[in-house]
Amino acid sequence: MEGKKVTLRDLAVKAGLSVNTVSRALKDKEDIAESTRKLIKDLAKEMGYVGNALAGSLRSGLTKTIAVIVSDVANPHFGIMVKDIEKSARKHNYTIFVIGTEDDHEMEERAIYTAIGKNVDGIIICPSQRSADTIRLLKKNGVPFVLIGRRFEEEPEFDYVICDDEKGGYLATKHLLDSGHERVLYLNGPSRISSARERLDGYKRAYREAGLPIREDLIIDVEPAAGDARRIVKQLLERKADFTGIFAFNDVIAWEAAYVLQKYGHRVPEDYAIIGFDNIQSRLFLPFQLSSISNSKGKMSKRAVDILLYKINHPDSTETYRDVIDTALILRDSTGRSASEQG
Amino acid sequence: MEGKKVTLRDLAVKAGLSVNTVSRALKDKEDIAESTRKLIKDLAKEMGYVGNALAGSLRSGLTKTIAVIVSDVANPHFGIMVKDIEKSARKHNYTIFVIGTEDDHEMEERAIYTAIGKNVDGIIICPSQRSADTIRLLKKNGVPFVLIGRRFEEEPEFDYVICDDEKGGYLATKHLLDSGHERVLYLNGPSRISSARERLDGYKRAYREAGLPIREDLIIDVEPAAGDARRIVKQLLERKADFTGIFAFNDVIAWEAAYVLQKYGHRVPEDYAIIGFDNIQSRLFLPFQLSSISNSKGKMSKRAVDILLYKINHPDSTETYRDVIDTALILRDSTGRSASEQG
DNA sequence: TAATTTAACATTATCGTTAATGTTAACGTT
DNA sequence: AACGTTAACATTAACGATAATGTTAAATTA
Repeated sequence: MEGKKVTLRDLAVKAGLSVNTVSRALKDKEDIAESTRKLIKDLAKEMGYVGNALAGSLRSGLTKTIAVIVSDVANPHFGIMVKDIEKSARKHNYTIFVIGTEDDHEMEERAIYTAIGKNVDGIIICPSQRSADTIRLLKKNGVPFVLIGRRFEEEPEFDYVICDDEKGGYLATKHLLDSGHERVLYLNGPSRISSARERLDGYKRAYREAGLPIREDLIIDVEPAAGDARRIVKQLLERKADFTGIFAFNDVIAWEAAYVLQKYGHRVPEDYAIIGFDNIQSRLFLPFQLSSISNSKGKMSKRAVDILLYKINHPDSTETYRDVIDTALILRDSTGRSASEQG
Repeated sequence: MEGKKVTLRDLAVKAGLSVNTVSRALKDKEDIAESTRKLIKDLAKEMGYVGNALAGSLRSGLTKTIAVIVSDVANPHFGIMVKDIEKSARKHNYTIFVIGTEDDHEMEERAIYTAIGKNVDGIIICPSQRSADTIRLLKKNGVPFVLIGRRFEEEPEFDYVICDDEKGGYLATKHLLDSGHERVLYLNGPSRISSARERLDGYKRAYREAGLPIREDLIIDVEPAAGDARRIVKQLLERKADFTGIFAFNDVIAWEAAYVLQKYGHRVPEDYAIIGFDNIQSRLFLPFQLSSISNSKGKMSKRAVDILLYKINHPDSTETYRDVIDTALILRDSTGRSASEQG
C-alpha cells in the first residue's frame, strides 16, 4: 500500500467528474450539488486524499504560512512567544516557520530571504536592530510583517506590538528605590534595541522623580550572548562596586545575576534585591522567586498575529498599527515582597 | 517601486535567453558557459531575484522543509531541542515548521496532516504516544520521519533518537540512595510515554541493587499539564508522606516540586534532595542549583536531523536507526553535591 | 411558446519552476 | 568530405491545484 499520493485528478477520474468540480466541492464553493459534494468528500476520505498545498499556493498566491523570526527559541521568553504565536496562527489555519537569528545581522537577512523565497504570507519578527535595511526591503516589496517586542522609532510605517517598556523600567526601578535601594544596578540590553533604550528611560525617570542622581557607572549593557551577564556581575562583585538593587533587562539576565551572587555567597533579597523583566515565572514555576515586570506574551502574540492577518487580507490598507501592551510589577521574594504580597 | 516579484522569465527576457538556461545557470548546473552564468547571476542580483521555492518544489518534489512536532515549545527542553534542530537543519538549507500538540492525540493527528499537506520532506516528532496509528500512517505513506525522545518498542521499524533513559533513572536514584535517602519519591511522566517507563526501570534497578524494597506509593505519574506536579507535591506534603529524596521525570517538574517545598518552608537539600532530568541548567543559569541527568540535546537534535536527511536522500534504504545517546549524572546543590564537586 | 435565467458541471489558462528532450553551430575524426 | 561529438543553449511537458470562463439542460419568466 505504498500508494503514490492521491491527487485531485485521481478523485476526478474515480468520480467521473472534472478536476475543477472536485476542487470546488472540497473547498465548499458554490455551484456544486449537495449530493455531488458529499460523494466527493466521502471519496476523498476513502482514498485518503491530502491536498497538495504547494500546488494550491502556487496558483492562489497564498501559502497559509507565516515566518516567525526571533533571535533564540531556547530563550524561554521567545519559546513562550513562539508557542503563543503558533497557537493563534493555527486557529486561522496558518502554519509557522521558525527561524533563529542569534541577533546576528547576516543571519537575520538570510532568514528574511528564506521566508520570502518560501512565499510566506507574512512575517512576525523580533528584529536584531543592527540595521533597518532588511526590514525596509520587506516594506518596499509589500511583504506583510509585524515587529514584535522591538520597534524602529525612525520608521513610522512599520507596524509593531511591543509592551510598555518605559513603564516597566520605571515601575521596577521605582520599587527598588522606594524600598530603600538608592544604588540600583541596571543590567540593560544592547542599546541598539529599542526596548533596552526605553526601559532605561523608565529607569531614569524613576531616579529623577526620586530626586536621586543617576549613576552612569551602574548602567551596563549586556549582550544576550551566553555568559556575558555572569562575567559582568562577577567583575562588579570583585571590584566591590556599590549597589544593593539590581534591575535586569530580562529574567534570564536576572537569573544569571542571582546565580553569580549566590556563588559568591550573597543572599537575595537580604543582600541584594533583584527585579527582572518578562515575568517568565508566571509560566515556569521555579524555586527561586524572582520579582519581575509582566508583559503579557499571550496578548502580544495574539495581537501580532491578528494584525498580520489583517494586513495579509487587506494588502491595500494604509493604517499603521503601533500597539503597546501594558506592563505591571510582579513582586516575589527576590525583592523581599516588601510592598504587597503576591503569588 | 512596489514591483511585482521578479521571476525567471523576467530574467530570461532581459538576458535574451531561455528560462531554462537562466534556471540552470543559477543552480550551477552544467552545460552553461561561464560568461553566461556570470551575466545571469549579476542580472539576478541587480533585479533582486528571489526564487519562488513553491514553484520549484512543485516540480522537483522537494520542499527543503521539515516539520518539527512537539508537545510544547514553551517548555525549555523542547525550546532547546527546536533551536538545535533548526540550527542543524539550516546548515543543510532546510527550513522548519514548528507545530505544537500539547501531547493531545487529535492535535498531533492534525499536525501530521498539516505537515503532509505542506509537502514537507520529512518530520521530526516527539510523539504523544497516545496512539501509534498516525505514525504508522506516515510509515505506510513513505513519509520520512524520526522520533525524538520517545520510541515505540512494539514498532521495530520506526527510527528514533532517544537518550539512555534507563541509565539516567538508575544514576539519579542510585545517587540518592547512596546518599542515604532510602525513600525516593519518583515524580514520573505518564506511563504511556516510553521514556517515563524506562526511567522507572532505572529507578527500580537502583532499588533492587541496593537491596531495598520498592515503595509503589512513592511512584507517581504526573501529567505535564500545568499545575499537576505542584498539586501532587502539595498533597503529599500535607499527608506527611515519608520520603526525603525526590527524582523528577524532568527539570520542569523538579522545579515545581522545589517550588512547593519552598512554599511549605522546607529546605533543599537539607530537608529534601532533588534530582531532575534534562539538565536544562547547562543552558540556563538559574540561581537554584538543580542536580540533573544530562542528555545532550544538541547531539540528539543533530542526530535526528542527520538521520532524517539520510532517509530523505535515500528513500529506498531499509535500515532502521535506533540511536541511544548517553546520559550522565550532573550534581549541583539540590543534592548537597555530596559525591563530587561539579559546576 | 420563446426568451431568459440558473444550477451544475466542464474547459482552458496559468502560477513559476525544473526534468526531459530538442536543436544547432563549431569542432574533431578518419 | 562525411560523419560523429560536444558545448551551449532552446523547447516542451509536466508538478497539482485554482481562477476565469464556457457549456448545457432544466427551470423560470414574459
